Amino acid sequence: MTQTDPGRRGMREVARIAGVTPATVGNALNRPHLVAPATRERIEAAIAQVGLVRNGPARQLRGVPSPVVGLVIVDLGNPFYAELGRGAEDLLAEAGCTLTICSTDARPERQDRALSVLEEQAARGVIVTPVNKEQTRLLATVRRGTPLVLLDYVCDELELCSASADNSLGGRLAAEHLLGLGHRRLGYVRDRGAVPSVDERYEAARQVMAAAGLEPGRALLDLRLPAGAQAAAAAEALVGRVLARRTAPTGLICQNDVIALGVLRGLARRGVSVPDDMSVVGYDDMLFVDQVSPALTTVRQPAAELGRAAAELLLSERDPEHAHRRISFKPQLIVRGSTAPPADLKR
Amino acid sequence: MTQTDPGRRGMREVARIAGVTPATVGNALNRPHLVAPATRERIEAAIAQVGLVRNGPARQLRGVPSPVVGLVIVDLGNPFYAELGRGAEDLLAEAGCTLTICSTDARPERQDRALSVLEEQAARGVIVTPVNKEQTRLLATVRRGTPLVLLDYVCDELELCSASADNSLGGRLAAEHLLGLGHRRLGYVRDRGAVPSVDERYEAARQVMAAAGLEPGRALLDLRLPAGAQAAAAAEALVGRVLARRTAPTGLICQNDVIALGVLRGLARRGVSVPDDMSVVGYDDMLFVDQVSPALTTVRQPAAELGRAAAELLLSERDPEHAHRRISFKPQLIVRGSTAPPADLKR
DNA sequence: CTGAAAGCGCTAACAT
DNA sequence: ATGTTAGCGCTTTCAG
Repeated sequence: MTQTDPGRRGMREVARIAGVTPATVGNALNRPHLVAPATRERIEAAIAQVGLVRNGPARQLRGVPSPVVGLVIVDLGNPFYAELGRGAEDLLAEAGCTLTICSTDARPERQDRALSVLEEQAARGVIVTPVNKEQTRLLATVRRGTPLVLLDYVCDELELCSASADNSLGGRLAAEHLLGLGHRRLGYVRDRGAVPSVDERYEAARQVMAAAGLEPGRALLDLRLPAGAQAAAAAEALVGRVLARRTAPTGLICQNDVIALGVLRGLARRGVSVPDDMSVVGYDDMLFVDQVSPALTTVRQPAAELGRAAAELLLSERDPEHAHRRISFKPQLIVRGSTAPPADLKR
Repeated sequence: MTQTDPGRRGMREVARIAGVTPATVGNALNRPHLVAPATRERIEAAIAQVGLVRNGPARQLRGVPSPVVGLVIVDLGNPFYAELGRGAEDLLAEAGCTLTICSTDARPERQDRALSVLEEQAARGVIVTPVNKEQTRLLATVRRGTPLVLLDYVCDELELCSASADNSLGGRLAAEHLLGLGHRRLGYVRDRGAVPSVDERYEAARQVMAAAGLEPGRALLDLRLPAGAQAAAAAEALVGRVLARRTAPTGLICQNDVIALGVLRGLARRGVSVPDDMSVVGYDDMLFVDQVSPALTTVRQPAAELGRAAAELLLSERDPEHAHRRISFKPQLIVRGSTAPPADLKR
């Protein structure tokens, strides 16, 4: 590999070496059939010699679609999202695309910022877990021509592709499980924010309690984590306040496994035995939650599949005869050791 | 917000509405002091009305640096890397940059592909955990003008910035710990690949054994996971083969926590009690490994800090008086329940 | 089959 | 203080 002057490694330079014009190099690259075999060989040699790196921005300016796909999620640090991202990345890589990941921490400003940067980059599209039900910002992005796939949020009014696991069902599964075990006083532990998917789970759980003839306000405490804190640590701390109540719940349903593990830790630290004195249900079934002690009962969502599905939908948006689709997975209750009938029933 | 014709939302359109030329809009945006307050106001109004989205590719073509920073790692699905990515993302977001993540699975082709795409995107720089000690590809990237920060790999010959936690020390800590407990026959469980950081840990462990007067080839089995498999599942399966040996090791040191948890699972499935019949040491101290049963003894690396440090180094490359720096963290042995003296010593 | 030429949207001299 | 102008590197008609 010849050492070449850094700075002159474009098609122009290749053309000079091959003794043709840049236009012909462009043809050799983009429509090889238009170029005579002999010329093509010379050009290919020159390309190898120079170590040609095509200038993406210039190409995009000419209308070639950008390879970047945005993934706007709540928190890359949450293993569930990481695995989801990995699934998306795998599928995108096959299409020569790359994943730009933006964590919002459920903050609208951060979501807006991420969408703006992605739009300015002329991203090929974005996959978004919206921070709330506010649609104008998302629609603005779509209107301006950036394809958008919803992740974990389905909205009938929104004419968009979406990939999700049924959150209402998931919330119901968790609540019915504890209700079936005999629990009558539960708590729902979640972040301060209003991510739609979590709201749906909570609402579904509420409805389960109501349908069982319980007063949801009392039978399902809405336990909110302080804003802007590390979720797991905040959950661990929250446990203290929950236990201090005159009538503490006997079961806690958590927004996700990260929070559930924080809750488990908080309970362990305070000597509360799980599941004997408190049942805990997570959400996601992220990696290794079956190996903690006690093993976490949780609602499984297929992380990698969700990512792949979303990526596939996004890519299909380029298809001329694209019609918006909604891919929905069924979450699944995985019963493990962190749930059991409440103590008073066992006496 | 006025609905505007999609497709005409550039500076040209803003200029038309504000009654100026595109150049003035450019000035208002990039050098506001050059524009009369009144004009500026009109322009700002027009910008808001149109919902201006600047064309990134066009700007980059003119020399404005791209906001995209590449992070080339082994596997986004590994919570350690996910947390590291989150750290990098946080720091980059403050500088208006975005993170494009590429998983290599320790495969050279995938690393090369990722670097090529990132270079073509004219990325502002890349942070790379190299898949092996081969330097030519990395150097080619640097030579062509893309700043590169090494992650988790320090190489004296490479004149580059790097952020890492001392892998030799980490490997030593793990081996000395088990040696100190009385183990004399160990196994090192790692992927088939040759990621430099892991090699360093392994070599350091080997040296510890040798320094203790043991024959490294026998005292530290090199246990390789089959290529291309899910690490945790492969590790789980590997356990069977390890136990089948006529003289099985009494302790296993693992390349990372994901593998260690797979090993723990494999041991549990086969009724081998940890730490009584087998000690297990992980690496990374990823989220929640203190809550598995038994709690995992591991070598802690500060994931988020590593990511932040690497991102900071990358950003500093733009600085005209930039000098390459090497940031090194000290890994730390965290002793928990998965290690103990070997059974024969306890009798 | 190859070349000449236009222009994507923007920035930054330079001119007015 | 604003406008005019010349490209950045590439793709793509359209001529030859």
